[in-house]
Amino acid sequence: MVTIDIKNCNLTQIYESGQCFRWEMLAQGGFRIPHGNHEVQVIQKDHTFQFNCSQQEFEDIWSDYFDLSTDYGAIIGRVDSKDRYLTEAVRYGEGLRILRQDVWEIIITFLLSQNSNIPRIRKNVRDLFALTDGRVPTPSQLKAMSEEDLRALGVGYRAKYLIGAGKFFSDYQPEQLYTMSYEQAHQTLMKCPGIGPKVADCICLFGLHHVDAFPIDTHIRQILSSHYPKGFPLEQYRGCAGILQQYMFYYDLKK
DNA sequence: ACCCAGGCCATCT
DNA sequence: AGATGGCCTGGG
Repeated sequence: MVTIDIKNCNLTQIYESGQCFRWEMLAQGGFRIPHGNHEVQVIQKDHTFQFNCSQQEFEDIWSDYFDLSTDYGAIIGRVDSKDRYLTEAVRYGEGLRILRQDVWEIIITFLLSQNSNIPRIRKNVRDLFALTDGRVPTPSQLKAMSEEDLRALGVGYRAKYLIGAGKFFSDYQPEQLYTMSYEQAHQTLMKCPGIGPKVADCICLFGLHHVDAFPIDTHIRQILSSHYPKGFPLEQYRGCAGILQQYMFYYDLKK
């Protein structure tokens, strides 16, 4: 068991924020948190967290997963106080963090996310992973699945994208993406069936931690048109724009 | 009933 | 290059 204080970390906010779809809320407000084929249970009381794992595992895996080396308070502090909307958004979601998730897991889950909603994505991911005994299906396992079997899970037309991604990443190791720049990774991801500009940006932000990736979905598009008609000031927020996007997305989602 | 949800792709002009 | 419609499914 590891007990630790963490600032700017609210498990419920992260759970709701639509960046991870395999977390499960437990009784007493704890969470079961899968990451690749690892898993931990965490309980939060204010700023104090209990991880039911060894100190060694915490340092090897979970400290990095929760991006504990990044000061989110400093990012919030960068927000222009004259920007009322953004100031309110970061205040509202002050417990959000961008998790450092496994890129292949993120590819699968964000392929399923398109034209969908959070409860349905969770169900699709759970049902898909159940086919491989709760583990993350490997590219070759996905490649070998039939479109019919996948459609039976209710993933609809995304079934062929999953198979296509399995094929694509059987030849092309997902881990290679970690060595690339944001632009390179985005360009490469777009070559995979079912990955367009928006999903590629989500994978860059949530799977590769390229914090300048700025995914524009229907919510963000709406926010930009009403609050930033001239576009979001990406240059001003270089190095954290994607993180600010997450605060705006969450604020809009909960309103 | 109808529309939309964290879009992508094929098929046009 | 840019615009349009189709696509699976579930919930409001």
